[in-house]
Amino acid sequence: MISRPPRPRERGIPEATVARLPVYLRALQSLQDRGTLTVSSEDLASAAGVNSAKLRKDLSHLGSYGTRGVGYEVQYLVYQISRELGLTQDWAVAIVGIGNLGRALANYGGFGTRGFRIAALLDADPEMVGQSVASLDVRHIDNLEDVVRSKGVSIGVITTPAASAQGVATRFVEAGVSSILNFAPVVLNVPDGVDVRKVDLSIELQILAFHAQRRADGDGRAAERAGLELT
Amino acid sequence: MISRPPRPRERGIPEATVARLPVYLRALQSLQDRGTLTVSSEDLASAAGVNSAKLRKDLSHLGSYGTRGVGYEVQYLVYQISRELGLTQDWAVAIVGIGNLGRALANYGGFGTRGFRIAALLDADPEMVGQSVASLDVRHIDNLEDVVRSKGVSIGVITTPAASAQGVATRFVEAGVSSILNFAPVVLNVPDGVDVRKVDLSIELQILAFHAQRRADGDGRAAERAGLELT
DNA sequence: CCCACTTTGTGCGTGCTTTCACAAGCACGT
DNA sequence: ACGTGCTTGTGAAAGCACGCACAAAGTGGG
Ligand SMILES: NC(=O)c1ccc[n+]([C@@H]2O[C@H](COP(=O)([O-])OP(=O)(O)OC[C@H]3O[C@@H](n4cnc5c(N)ncnc54)[C@H](O)[C@@H]3O)[C@@H](O)[C@H]2O)c1
Ligand SMILES: NC(=O)c1ccc[n+]([C@@H]2O[C@H](COP(=O)([O-])OP(=O)(O)OC[C@H]3O[C@@H](n4cnc5c(N)ncnc54)[C@H](O)[C@@H]3O)[C@@H](O)[C@H]2O)c1
Repeated sequence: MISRPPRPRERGIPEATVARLPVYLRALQSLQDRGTLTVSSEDLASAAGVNSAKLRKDLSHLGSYGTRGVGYEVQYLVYQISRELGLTQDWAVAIVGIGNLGRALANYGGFGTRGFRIAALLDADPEMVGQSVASLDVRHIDNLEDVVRSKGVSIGVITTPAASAQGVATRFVEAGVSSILNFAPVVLNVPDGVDVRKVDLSIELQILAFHAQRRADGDGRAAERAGLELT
Repeated sequence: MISRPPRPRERGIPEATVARLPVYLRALQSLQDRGTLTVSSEDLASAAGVNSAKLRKDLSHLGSYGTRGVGYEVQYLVYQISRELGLTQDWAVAIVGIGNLGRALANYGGFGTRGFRIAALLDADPEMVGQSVASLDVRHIDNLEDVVRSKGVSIGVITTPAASAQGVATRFVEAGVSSILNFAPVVLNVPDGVDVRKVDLSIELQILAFHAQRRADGDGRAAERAGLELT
């Protein structure tokens, strides 16, 4: 028995690569706006803030889209990355929790440009419901299932207080949404097959503080080396 | 020639560990609020959403703060992690670009709780300057150097449009700020020794879209295996 | 037609991360 | 005083990710 047909090309793009593709895409679109037709890995890498070998290896996972001696055709690469990321289709997004942050996201224009469309805003507060934010009516959270179905929502964004986030996530999942972006500072528990990403400003600040403290320590670390370590 | 002295024990906490410490800290504080006195690595790991061996190895980088057979004393661990992250001191934060997002951040109460204090708000728009947001006067960006000095700002947050972000970053650096949190969708260029972290919602959505598309593909992939691959 | 030059795609070594699995250590009951 | 049971801390192995360095492949000039 043949162990396996040579597996033409297992569709396995490393997670680290996936996370960088959007960065490349943005750099490429900026080049495109400036009318650039082709770009070398060196130049694109520099625009994206990464090592050029890394960039080439990343792109090689999508296929062999460069021309040796020349570089990459900007427009073609934009298309290939967009397709790989799924940006050639339209994604309907629902935001739950229309407070400070939810409103900022709703009013932000930068999403529509890349295949993401804010399709619904939901909140639990009766005061909030019915208000118009960014040309959308805020609906009551009880309509979540209806809204998801009728608008074809496939990505859910959670900007409620931490205490409500798990409940909202569960309702999203039950309604069939399996991609969630969470801004609330809690670990969400979801079934396998559901993809949760979190954005946590507080964590970012704490990481910055750690490094800042280390830099500061370094300056006066002579004392520590001299013997203060014997606590 | 010896390639390198054996490096006794550089105070090296792995970057991946540093990024998780804030998550552990939050889980611990939640336990503390509920009056829990000690916690096992298994339970804490589960609350933080990680593997318990990973959690133990992470904590072991800070020292040996657990008790075999019992677990970790919650309060003591909170203190140790806070100290390691530099949260026992007070960090003054300046936000530049008081638009949708900048305002949301300024109004957010969740920072003060962990040693971060929003010390100044800055904007370039004359309409904005002088307004009061979250009990702070918005100052003109031209005062950045003054404000950094007088308020002792050590962390800069950038929420301006992409086009202005690099300029603001450079001014931050020149004013002596070497920790920057950037929300604008651009790659910032800064000298060595300056720590930049970025938060990019658009990238997060694109990563979600990639995985969502892959899941959808999988469902109907039979066709692909059957021969559609011969592009 | 060939040569010099440029740039891609990738094999390979290195170091970081994760996970397993278990000896060592501590508390507590007897 | 000692054994039992639980949990930590950490070797060791496996898996990823990164970046160097170079052969392969294309361009363009003569
Ligand atoms: N504002 C920020 O800059 C910021 C920064 C970091 C993190 N966060 C996090 O983002 C989340 C939102 O922050 P915010 O400042 O916008 O808070 P907010 O209080 O201004 O808004 C929260 C909104 O969620 C609604 N809500 C509460 N429970 C709900 C439920 N069960 N279903 C639907 N809606 C519900 C509330 O009515 C309110 O409108 C919080 O978890 C916060 O910790 C915010
Ligand atoms: N709002 C969101 O939800 C969201 C989401 C993702 C990314 N972002 C990014 O965050 C940034 C801010 O978004 P926003 O929606 O708040 O934009 P905004 O236009 O509402 O606010 C930008 C503010 O920056 C000020 N500004 C412009 N140039 C400046 C300068 N040189 N110095 C100081 N201030 C200056 C403007 O006066 C304005 O008040 C943008 O880069 C955006 O791409 C925002």
